[in-house]
Amino acid sequence: MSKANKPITIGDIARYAGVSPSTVSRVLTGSKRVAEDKRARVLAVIEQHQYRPNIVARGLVSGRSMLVGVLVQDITSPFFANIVRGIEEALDQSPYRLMVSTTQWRAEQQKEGRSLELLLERRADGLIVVGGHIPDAELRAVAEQVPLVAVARSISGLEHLCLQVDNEGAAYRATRYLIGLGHRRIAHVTGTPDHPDAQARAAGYRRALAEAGLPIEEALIVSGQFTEDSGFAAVEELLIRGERFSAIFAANDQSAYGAMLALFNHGYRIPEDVSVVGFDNLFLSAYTLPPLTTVHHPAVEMGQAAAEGLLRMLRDEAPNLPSFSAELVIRQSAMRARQT
Amino acid sequence: MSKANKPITIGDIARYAGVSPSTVSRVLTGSKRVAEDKRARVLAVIEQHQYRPNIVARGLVSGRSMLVGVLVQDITSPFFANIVRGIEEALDQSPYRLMVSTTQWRAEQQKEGRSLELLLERRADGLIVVGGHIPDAELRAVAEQVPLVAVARSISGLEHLCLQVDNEGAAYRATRYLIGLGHRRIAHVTGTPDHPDAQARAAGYRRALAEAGLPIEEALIVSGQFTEDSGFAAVEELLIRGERFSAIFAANDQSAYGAMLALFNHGYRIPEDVSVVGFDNLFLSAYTLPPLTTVHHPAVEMGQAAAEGLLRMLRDEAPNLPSFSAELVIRQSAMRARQT
DNA sequence: CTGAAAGCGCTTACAG
DNA sequence: CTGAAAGCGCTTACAG
Repeated sequence: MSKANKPITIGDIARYAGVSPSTVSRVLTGSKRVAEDKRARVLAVIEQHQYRPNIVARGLVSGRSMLVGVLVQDITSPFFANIVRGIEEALDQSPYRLMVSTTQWRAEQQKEGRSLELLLERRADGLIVVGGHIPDAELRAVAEQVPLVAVARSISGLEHLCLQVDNEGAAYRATRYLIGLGHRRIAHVTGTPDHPDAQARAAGYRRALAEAGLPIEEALIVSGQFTEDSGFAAVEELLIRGERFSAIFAANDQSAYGAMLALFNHGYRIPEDVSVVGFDNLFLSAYTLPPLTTVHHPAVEMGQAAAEGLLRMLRDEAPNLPSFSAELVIRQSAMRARQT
Repeated sequence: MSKANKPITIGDIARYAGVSPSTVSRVLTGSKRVAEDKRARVLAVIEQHQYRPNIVARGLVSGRSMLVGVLVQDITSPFFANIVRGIEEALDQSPYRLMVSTTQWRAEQQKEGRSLELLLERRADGLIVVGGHIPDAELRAVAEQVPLVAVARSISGLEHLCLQVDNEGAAYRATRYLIGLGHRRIAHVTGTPDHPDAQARAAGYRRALAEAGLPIEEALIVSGQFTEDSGFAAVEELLIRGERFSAIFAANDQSAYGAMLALFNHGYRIPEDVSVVGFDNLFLSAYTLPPLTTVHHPAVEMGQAAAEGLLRMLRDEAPNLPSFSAELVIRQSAMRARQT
C-alpha cells in the first residue's frame, strides 16, 4: 500500500540539469530570462522525470492557495448544479481550482457556517456562495477578509457582489401570461416562505393579479419549499380543500413537477384542465409530459459570470457583475382558459 | 479592494501568549503534553484573534494536502451529482476536503486527461474517479502514485478499486419484468455504445430475451447516449421506421424521459400503449407522468462507500469496497401487455 | 514540559 | 544570466 517513490522536487531537477534551483524556478515561472541552453536542459529533465511543481509549496510563498471555495446549498439540485458547472467552466481557463462544500444536508445552520470555516481554513483565495442560508452579517464579515461573490442569493449591503435575476419581474410576467390566456383563478405554490427569491416571486404574482384587477385569494396561495414533494403536497391540499382554479404558477420547476403529479393523480389533464407554469427552466422541463412552460433562469451563465467577477476581484479589479434577465419560455403546459 | 490585514500566524499567537511557536503548535495538534496554564493562555489568544492555522503550510510539512480530488464526468447529470453528494457526506466527518474537476464538457479526451493533471498538480492525497472516459491504462498509472477509487466505471486490472452495480444482472431483471408482463416485442434504447455500462445493460436485455425464447430483433435495438435527447431521437427513429413494439427498456432514466416525450408527441399513452422501464431511479423519476418504473442505482450510497474506501486507503488499510445491488422499483410506466 | 533549530518545496530579492 | 541566501507558516526531532 505504501507509495514509496516520493515525488521529485525542484532540487532534484536542478541537480540533474546541473543548474541551481533558482534557475529551474525561473524557467518554470518564466519570470526572468534564462540562457537558452540551460532552459532547454531543464525542460528536458522536467519532461523526462514528469516533474510537476508542488503547488502547495508555491502557495506558501505567494500566500495564495489558487483555490476558489464554492459553498453550495445542494449540489444535487439541478439548478445549483448548473451554477457550479458554469463556475467550473469559467475557472477552467484560469489557474484556479474549485474546492466545494455543500451545506444543505447539514441539518443545523451552525453546520452551514462550519462549511464556510472549512473553506476559509484552507485559505481559499476567493469564495462563491451559491444559495444557502448563511446569515447576511456573517457573509459581510467574510467579505471583509476575502473576495466574495454570491449567486442566486442576496446579501444586504453587498448588492454589488450578488448575481441575481429580477425574480419579482419574471414572476410578474409569468403570471401576466396566464392572465392573458384568460385565467382568472390562478393558484400559486410558493417557495420556501422565508427565502427572498420566494418572496419576490410571490410579490410578482400578486402584482400581476392586482394590476389586472383580479382579486388576490389567499386560499389559492399555498406554501411550498422549492421541492417536488412540497409542490405535490401543496396541490394535494388545494384539491382536497376543493378550491377552484384553472392555472397554477409554481415558484420553481421542481415544485411544478410535484404539482403536475398531484394533478395527474387526481385525473386532471395538463393543460386542458389546468395550466401550469414553473420557474427556472431546468433542463428536464423540456421533457416533462407535457413540456413545461417556465421562466428561463440562466444558471450556467450566472455561474460563469460569478466566477469571472471573482477572477476580476482576485486581480484587484472591480467585480463588475453583469445583470441577467429571466424570460418566459413557452411550451405546452399552459393553454387558453376554457370559457367559464 | 486590497485586503490589507494579513492573516495572523502561529508566531503572532506565540508572541501574544508569551510562549514559543512550538508550544502553540503543540496545543494545536495536541501532539504532546503542554502545561495547563500555557495551554489555556494559548487557547485564549487563539480565540481572541480568531486564529486559524494555515493548512497549506501544515501540508507542506506533512507532505499531505488533505484534499481529495474528484474527477467527475458531468456534475450536471443528476446521477453523477448524487455520487458527488455521497462523497461529500462521507468526507465531511474526515479532515479531507473535496477538490472537484469536471470533464465532460471538455471536448477532446486530451482535456479530460488535463483535468487529472490539475488534480495531481495540486497534490490531491487521493482521487475518486466518477464515470468518465479516461483510458484504463492512464488510470492504472495514476493509481501507482496515489490512492484511487472509481465509482460507476470499471478499470481493468483494478477491479478491487471500482465500485459498480451488477449492470448486466439488473438489466436482465428489468427486461424479465417486462416479459413477465406479457410483452414480446421489447425495444431497447442503449447507452453510449462504447461505454461498458451500456454494453452490460444491453447484454442483460439480450440474455433475458434469449432465456425466454424470444427472438432478438436488432431492428428494435437503437443506440442512445444516456441523454434525454438521444432517447428522444432513438424512439423517433423507431416510430418513423414503423417498428412494432409494446415496451421499451431504456439504458437509463434520462433516455427514458426522452423516449416518453417521443411517445407522447406521437400520441401514444404510457403505459396503456407502450410500457417504459428505465435505469438509475433518478429522484425525478418518481415525478414523471406517469411515475417511471426503473432500476434503483444507489448513487449516494455508492459515493459514500467510495469515499470511505478511499479514506481507508489513506490510512494504509485495504479499500475494502462493499458491493451494491440494483433492484427494480415498480411504479406506473409499465403495465401488462394487451392481448395481441 | 518547552524552546531553538532544522526542514517541508518553492520563489524572490540580493549580489555578482 | 545565475547562484546562495532568506523566508513563506508550520511541525518535529533534538536538547534540555
